[in-house]
Amino acid sequence: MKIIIVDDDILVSTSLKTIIEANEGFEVLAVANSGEDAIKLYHEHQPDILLMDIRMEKMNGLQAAEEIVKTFSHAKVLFLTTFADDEYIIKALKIGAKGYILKQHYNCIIPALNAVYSGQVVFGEEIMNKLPSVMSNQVNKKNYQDFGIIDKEFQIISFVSKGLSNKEIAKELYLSEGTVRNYISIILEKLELRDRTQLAIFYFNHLL
Amino acid sequence: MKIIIVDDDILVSTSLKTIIEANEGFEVLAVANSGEDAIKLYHEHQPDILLMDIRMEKMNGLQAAEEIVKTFSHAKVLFLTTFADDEYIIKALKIGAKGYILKQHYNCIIPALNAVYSGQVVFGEEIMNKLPSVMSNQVNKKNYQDFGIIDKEFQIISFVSKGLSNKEIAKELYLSEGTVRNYISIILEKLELRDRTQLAIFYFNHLL
DNA sequence: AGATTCATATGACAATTGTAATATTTTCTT
DNA sequence: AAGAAAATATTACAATTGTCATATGAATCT
Repeated sequence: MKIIIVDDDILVSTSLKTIIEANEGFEVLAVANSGEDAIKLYHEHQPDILLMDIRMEKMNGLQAAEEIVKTFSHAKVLFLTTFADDEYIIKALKIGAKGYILKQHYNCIIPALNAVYSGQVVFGEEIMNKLPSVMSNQVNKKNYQDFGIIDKEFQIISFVSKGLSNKEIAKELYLSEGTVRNYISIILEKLELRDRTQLAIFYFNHLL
Repeated sequence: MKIIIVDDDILVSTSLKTIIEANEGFEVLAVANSGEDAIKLYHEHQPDILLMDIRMEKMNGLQAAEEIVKTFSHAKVLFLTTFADDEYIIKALKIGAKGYILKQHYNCIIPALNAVYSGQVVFGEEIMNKLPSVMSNQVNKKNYQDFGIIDKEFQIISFVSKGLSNKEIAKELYLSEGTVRNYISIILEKLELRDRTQLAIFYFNHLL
């Protein structure tokens, strides 16, 4: 199994290399210490698995992975990181990462690599536990900004998506009911929707 | 690593046993051929991992797992099944299964067992690909049945939750608009909601 | 100061929605 | 076939919603 390790902390990447190469059948083709490096080395070596940290200076692991997957759609990226950060998890899932595990469980690395190599997708247990809440709570504001939704509008959207009526939203935001209506009217137009129900649905579909 | 295998097809379970025991460090403590059996054997042996089929006569794997997890909350259940059935996946996730992989990839079993043993959660790639759609489309009907929602009503709920107007739903279901309105009125009362937007929200919150 | 933009508001209107009471039709039961 | 239960429909009404055109006041710019 040919692996490339990416981590901007040389201490980490070398000890990873040691751990991995202590096992039969594992070969570390290269060690990168930045996202850019990772991309370059991936093109050169085309490893079976890319074992990558997320938080790195300049280009982070997620960006690098995204770039790589664009070219090599079958690339297997296993993220190895310190924090189970919601945003990272979401992004990793979106990119189609084959795994997301925490560094602290170093004894998990070999089994995870094996599992990924054999075509599975692996999550650390902490990550798995977070998945449901991540999926249902995290809102990606960027989706809205893309449609030209401004902050106030977004606020209103989130009230609509909690099931409040115009009157209730107005009270909540110290606006007149008419103003709220106007806002919603504009939001609907921007999002090309017809009514508040579709708006709430849109909201829920853009979770994650 | 101590394992119990559960499959009502003896051919499958014995060949699994052979495959697993061919590897160093794996021990198959027992083989069950039904859900009830699995529960009994789990209590007796308390294995590290329960490798279980889902579809079985009488008590299926999911029910058995649920029962077992109730008593042994740390139980590690790895489902090994033929189909990536949406409902099964959801249920497995809910129970807190540590993995869900497909039988056809028999070479994945050992890596998966290792990964689960080391505390990770493993999904076959097909399963992983299905996750997003499963999460956002599959509804657990039981939640609705609890509220006394009948099939027709449920149908309407799902249309509302797609953003259709009463008129559109009526056309879709070959009913009059008034009838649809009546249905919704009753649904709202049953669910103690106020309007279709809250209904859609309810729907999305009861996904999974 | 004058012009412009922005946030908020108003009023009038039509469409949609939710409710309730009652009717009609279909299906099931025996 | 008669009666009960269900599914579907109708009507009328009130409330909410979405749209639009326009107004007001405050903040910003030059």
